[in-house]
Amino acid sequence: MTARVTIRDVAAAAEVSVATASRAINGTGRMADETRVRVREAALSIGYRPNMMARGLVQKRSFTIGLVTNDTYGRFTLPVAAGLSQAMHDRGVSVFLASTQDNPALELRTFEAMEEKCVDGLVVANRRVDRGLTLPETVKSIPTVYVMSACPDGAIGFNPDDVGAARAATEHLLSIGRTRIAHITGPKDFAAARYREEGWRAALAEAGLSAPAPAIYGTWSEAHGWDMAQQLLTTAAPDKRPDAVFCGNDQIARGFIDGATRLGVGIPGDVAIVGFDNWEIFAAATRPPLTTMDMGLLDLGRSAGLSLLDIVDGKRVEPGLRHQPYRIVIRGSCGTAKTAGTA
Amino acid sequence: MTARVTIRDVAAAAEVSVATASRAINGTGRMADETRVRVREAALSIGYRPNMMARGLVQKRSFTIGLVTNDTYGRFTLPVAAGLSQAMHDRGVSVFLASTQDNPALELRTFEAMEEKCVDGLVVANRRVDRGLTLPETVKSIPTVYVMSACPDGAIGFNPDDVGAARAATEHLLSIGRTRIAHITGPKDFAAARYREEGWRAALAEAGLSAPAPAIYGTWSEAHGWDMAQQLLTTAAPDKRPDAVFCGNDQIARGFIDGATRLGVGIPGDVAIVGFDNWEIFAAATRPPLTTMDMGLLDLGRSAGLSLLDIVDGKRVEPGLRHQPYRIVIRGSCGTAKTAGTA
DNA sequence: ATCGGTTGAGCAAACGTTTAACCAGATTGA
DNA sequence: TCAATCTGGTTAAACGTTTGCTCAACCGAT
Repeated sequence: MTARVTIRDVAAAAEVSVATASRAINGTGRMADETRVRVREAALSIGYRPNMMARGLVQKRSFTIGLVTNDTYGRFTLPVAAGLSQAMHDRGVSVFLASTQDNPALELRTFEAMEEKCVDGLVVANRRVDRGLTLPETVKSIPTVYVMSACPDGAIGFNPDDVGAARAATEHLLSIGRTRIAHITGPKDFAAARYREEGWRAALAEAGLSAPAPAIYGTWSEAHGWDMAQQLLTTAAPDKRPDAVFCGNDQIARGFIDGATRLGVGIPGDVAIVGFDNWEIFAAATRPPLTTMDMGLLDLGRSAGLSLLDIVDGKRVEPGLRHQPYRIVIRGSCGTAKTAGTA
Repeated sequence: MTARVTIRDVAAAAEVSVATASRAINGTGRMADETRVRVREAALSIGYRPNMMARGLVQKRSFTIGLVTNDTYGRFTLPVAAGLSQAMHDRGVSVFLASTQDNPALELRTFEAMEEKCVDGLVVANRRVDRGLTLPETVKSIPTVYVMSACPDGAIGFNPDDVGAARAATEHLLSIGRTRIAHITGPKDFAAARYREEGWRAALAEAGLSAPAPAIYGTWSEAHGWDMAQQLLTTAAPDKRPDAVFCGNDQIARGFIDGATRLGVGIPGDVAIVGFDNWEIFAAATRPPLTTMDMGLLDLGRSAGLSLLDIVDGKRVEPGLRHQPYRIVIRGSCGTAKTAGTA
């Protein structure tokens, strides 16, 4: 544990004052080129690394942001975090990770800790667009953006484009000639589920079709998909059965495919399937592989981070909710083998 | 963006010197009880929150650690990160998250950034126990622990107990009367796969049995499990076929179960299955639900963090590799409905 | 010769804490 | 009674930076 090398050491090695050393390293101030390179070489050769705490103290910037989520590092926060920390790293900013685990006391303490650590900004992420964490009054002054979360009035938020993606999914099914397109999805109290239904209906209406049946709400599980396969594919008269299903997530899609396969129904021959989420491990393992909607969560995290930095830098950022462009990922469950398109 | 309230403000409000204010708040030094409460109440009422950067500067502690991983926030790092940050939060320590994405340049820059941010310690996490990140010479002085990673000589590491868990899995199958226990697992160049084979062999040997066939290496995928179901359950003479399979991970197990079911083989009636990883979303969705080994990754992260703090505090911590206790999670794929046991 | 401007660099004051050293007054022990 | 000890606090230095201000030296133009 040898003593840390400070800017004093650099100054001594280069035979200049600390002020000059600081300016040389940061590229600020006026100074002879010769001096600048001499200082920089000295710094390099003695392995100088600036102490961000000291710098932060005087600059009132910590080059640090906090990601606080109440998704216990789940499937959604994950790609968001990856995109965020990637973009931040490129800008020399580090990311604190904190999960509040839906515990209000923990939540409060987390925000306080972030304030104490002097984060420059906060990304608040959730797993549902219709719920949100509320910042305690005391930390209201920290620049904040919201991701996959309810977005308070006047705040800045980044959410997936559920409506658009659902519409595109349905349009894809229409484009391959399907006309009786059912929709199986999660619980109705999820806004995401309602938005996806909206997109599905809009696409059908635009095509002059009506929904073959109301959207089928349930749980976000394979079991739900499986059960609905039994129901949709056995009860109605064969020519009334759907020839395509847009599923609210990939698990439901997988359950449906497994159930349909068990019943001897051909996928995509008899019924074409589009999923939602592009959860690779699921989508790639179904038989056939699942065509599904990718919500661009990685880019969502990235954009949120970049906007946050803009705010921190004092640039004006328009308040309001942004919707992330989605992407359809074509695999085998709709029969076509086109490559991916973008919205 | 109103000016931050500092300890000076607290001191002024309580009519004491900043030194006394500091001591009152931190509970150090001698002082009249009356004074202490007066200061604390003042701090509370004006919403004082200490500036950790300033504190860190003088104490040479940042109350911050770094988690650097080359698993892009995958399935393994995830629970480790959760356990770690949970334990750290309880101790008032924040966690920087950084992924190096198997990019050496990024890796170097990440370690440098950690040093600049003055982290008190580093948790280096990987997704394979046989590979590791190597710290650049320059940051060698930061206390470090390794998780799910190769562990350099003299360092401190925390890995799952692959051998023990595999043995326990096999013993469970033996305990329910199975004798022809096959093992389907991932690529042989994964140390984890080799350790699990070792545990499987050890359990069989202890029971006086021999393996019905060599361990079947392949990929960590459902497809591999599916394919091996076709192979194991159709080729050999029926009474030579396995009556149980210990799978190297839950995906393989799921693929096997699906494949076996397709062939009309009963699970667990004809063949009992134990998986590995306890990846809930998979294990709970198979039919029947999967009995599997939980490697205790959450606790792994927690223990690693606590040990790291011990080192930071100057306590002596024995170098070497620790193995995390595992846990068998009983679901339906072995037929019994006992509750979980611990090793 | 003197003056205004530029160039290159140093001095010292911050930033918000902690903490070693010090000190006045009260209490104690012999 | 007097020195020693304890009590409850204060003063000031330090941590490693950045940065506003000052200043000497030099230059070309009056």
